Amino acid sequence: MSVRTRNLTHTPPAEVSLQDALDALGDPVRRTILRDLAGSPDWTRACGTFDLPVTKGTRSHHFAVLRAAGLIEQRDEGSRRLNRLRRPEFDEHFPGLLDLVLAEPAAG
Amino acid sequence: MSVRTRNLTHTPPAEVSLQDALDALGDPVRRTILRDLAGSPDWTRACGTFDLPVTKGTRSHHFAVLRAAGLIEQRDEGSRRLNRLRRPEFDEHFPGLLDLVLAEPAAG
DNA sequence: GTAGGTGTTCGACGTCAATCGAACATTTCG
DNA sequence: CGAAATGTTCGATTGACGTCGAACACCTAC
Repeated sequence: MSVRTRNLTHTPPAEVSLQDALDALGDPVRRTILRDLAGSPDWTRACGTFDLPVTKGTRSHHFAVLRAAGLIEQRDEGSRRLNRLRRPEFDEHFPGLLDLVLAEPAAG
Repeated sequence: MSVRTRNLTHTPPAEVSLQDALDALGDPVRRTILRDLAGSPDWTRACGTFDLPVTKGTRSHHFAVLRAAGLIEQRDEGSRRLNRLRRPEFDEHFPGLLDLVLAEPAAG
């Protein structure tokens, strides 16, 4: 039974360490996803709609890391997987951290 | 002429990217140094006075990374090299980030 | 049913950073 | 002077992570 079938995708992590958060935010591709996501309404962006310099497989990996760090939430809609930035939830655990990422100039 | 002789150690970096900051804070040994340093008055802690699970060479490397990220400043005092946490300077560039690290439970 | 679009998983590869140990430089102290 | 203490630097090793490509699963059309 696949992860997708079991629908585990939707379960947010119970606890996220600062180490996990910093690791997740340490990759520029992942920060690009977060900034892009912050500029769109919730549940309007599928994984494939992000302009990223990596292939499908790598892209999927990055979304998994963001999920595990509690930074995003995903929901299946037909054949696509829609995303939502878990901003208030993450801010509660690590106030100010996500703000720094979102304030970072794109492509930088 | 060695770096030490030229005294380049004291020069803080001109500009630090978020990438550099996250990289520097991404290592648990370096966060231990920062927390320990925050608990001591400025210029009272030599590099060797920190309880770290690494050898001399690695320790020196970590201090160099923290220096390059603008997180600490160093000054020679005899044969020892004293440290100071550049808290206000770093907070100005990345407000809230260092606070999260210093609030992190030790050894975690 | 067949085809196309979307996303995941897996193995393999390359690269980068942390680590160690040894050699070296500098200062201090006997 | 010689010896100990403090840090740095360098080469080599190792492990982790980002990446790709192919295979697979699922949904939605036609």
